[in-house]
Amino acid sequence: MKNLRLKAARTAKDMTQQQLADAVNVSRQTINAIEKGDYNPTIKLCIAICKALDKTLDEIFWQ
Amino acid sequence: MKNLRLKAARTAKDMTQQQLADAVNVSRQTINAIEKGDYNPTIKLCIAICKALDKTLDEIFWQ
DNA sequence: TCTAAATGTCAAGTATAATTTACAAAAAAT
DNA sequence: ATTTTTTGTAAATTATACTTGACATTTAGA
Repeated sequence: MKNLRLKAARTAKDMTQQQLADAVNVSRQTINAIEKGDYNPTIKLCIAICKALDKTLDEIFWQ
Repeated sequence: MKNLRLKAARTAKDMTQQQLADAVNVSRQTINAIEKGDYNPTIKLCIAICKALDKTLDEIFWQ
C-alpha cells in the first residue's frame, strides 16, 4: 500500500522526489516506487530517508 | 556493526536464531547475518522481526 | 493558454538480499 | 568427558532491490 506518511514528510520539507533521491543517493524512480508502495526498500535506505526528512523509522515505516 | 539489540530482544524471548528465522520465514543464516551486522535486510523483514519480538522498528533498528 | 517542472510508469540491465548445503566451533545439557 | 544444540561462517545459486533511459501524464507558473 501507498506510503502517504513518506509523501507528507517529503512535501513538508518542500522536497521533490528528485531532491530526496539525490539526498539519499538513489534514483527518483526508487523514491517514487516507495511512495507508491509497490516495493520493499532496504533498512539502510529507509534510515537514510528518515534522516533526510528528520523523522524516525517508526514515524515513516512502522505499521 | 553488530545488532546487539536484536540479539538481546531475541534471547529475552528465549528464542534461538532458528526459531526466529522460522517465525519470519527466512533462513537461520539470514538472522545470523543481521545480528552479525554484515548486511542490510529489507524493511518488510525488519518489521516481521520486530513483530515477532514485540518491539518496534525504532527499538531494534533505529540509530 | 503555453510551457516547464514534477510525477507515474515500463522494460531491460546490474547489484545485492536471501537461500541452500555444508562444516567447524562454541555453548549447553546429560 | 561426551553428546546435542546453537551459533559462526563460506561458497554457489536464486530472488529481488535498485538503476538507467525513455516517454506519458499531471501539476504549477508565466
